[in-house]
Amino acid sequence: MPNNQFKKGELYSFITGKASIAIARRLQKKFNAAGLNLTIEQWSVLYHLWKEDGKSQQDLCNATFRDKPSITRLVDNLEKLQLVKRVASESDRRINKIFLTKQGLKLQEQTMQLAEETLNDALEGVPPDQINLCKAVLQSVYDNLK
Amino acid sequence: MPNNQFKKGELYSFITGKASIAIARRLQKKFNAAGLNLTIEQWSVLYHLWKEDGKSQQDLCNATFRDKPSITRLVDNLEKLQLVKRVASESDRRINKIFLTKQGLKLQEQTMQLAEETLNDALEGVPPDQINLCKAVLQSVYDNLK
DNA sequence: GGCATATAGTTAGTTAAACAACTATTCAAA
DNA sequence: TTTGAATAGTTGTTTAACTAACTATATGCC
Repeated sequence: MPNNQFKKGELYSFITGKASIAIARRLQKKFNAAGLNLTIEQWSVLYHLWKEDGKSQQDLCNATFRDKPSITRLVDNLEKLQLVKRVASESDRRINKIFLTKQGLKLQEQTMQLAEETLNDALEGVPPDQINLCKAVLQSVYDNLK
Repeated sequence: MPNNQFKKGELYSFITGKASIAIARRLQKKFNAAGLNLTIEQWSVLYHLWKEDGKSQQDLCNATFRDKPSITRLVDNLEKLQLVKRVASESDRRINKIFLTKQGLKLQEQTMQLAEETLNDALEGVPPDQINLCKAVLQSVYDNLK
């Protein structure tokens, strides 16, 4: 791939991901406005537990694209908020399985609604086929680098 | 715009921006491998000063999409590394203008080369027209939310 | 069984982001 | 001209990311 594909002035926004930062900020604002005491990072962990409860911390590392210390601390804080609970695995005592509490389960509907609203705000006026192509490009980038 | 445009399972990667995180991590690794003691965030400030030296901290906030305390601290750290220097404006004493040092100027060529390499890694196999469309979509997202 | 290695998770230290509260300077309007 | 609002920047606090070093458990090979 030729080096001259990018004008220098275009490098910045691709690397810094301004679009995804803007989406995350908007969602955080909606959480705050709704009186939810929850960070986007905490929400991203809950998101994967709503899909499948009882994931290990390592599973959550893979799912959220974070390293182990990050997940340790996110789970610490989610436990403090009483949204999840660590349970040591019976079969392999190295593993913590993370389970949602009732309060953790209760947040799903409201926060997913706010997340969908946020994406609808973000993608207003963008044709669906362009959205799909953009997602495919971003997936290729991820696959190329991971 | 209809709410059902997204399957729930697709929300996550759009919000978390895994692609741009992967790009930033790859670039950071290249910096480290080259023995450069520089974070991506610090580099992003230098990037805008290479385009136009002497920007104010507020200019850098706008350019880098960061808030004022973030820029204060990034400039603090860049000053410690002796890559930039704060100079109080003559005409408006509230304003700090930020100027590159010789060492700061010297980093441009090498780091921009590494940034281009990173983007070439990231976009390998993605046709240019798809890249352009993807960039346009991300710009729309940014414009919709900012 | 015992030892090396791999895996799961934690802790410590530095950098950065978001928010609120703050100081200092400028500007504009009464 | 003084007072009140706006602007530029700083500081304090909490949360999070990354790296490195660490503990504990499991696995596999002799």
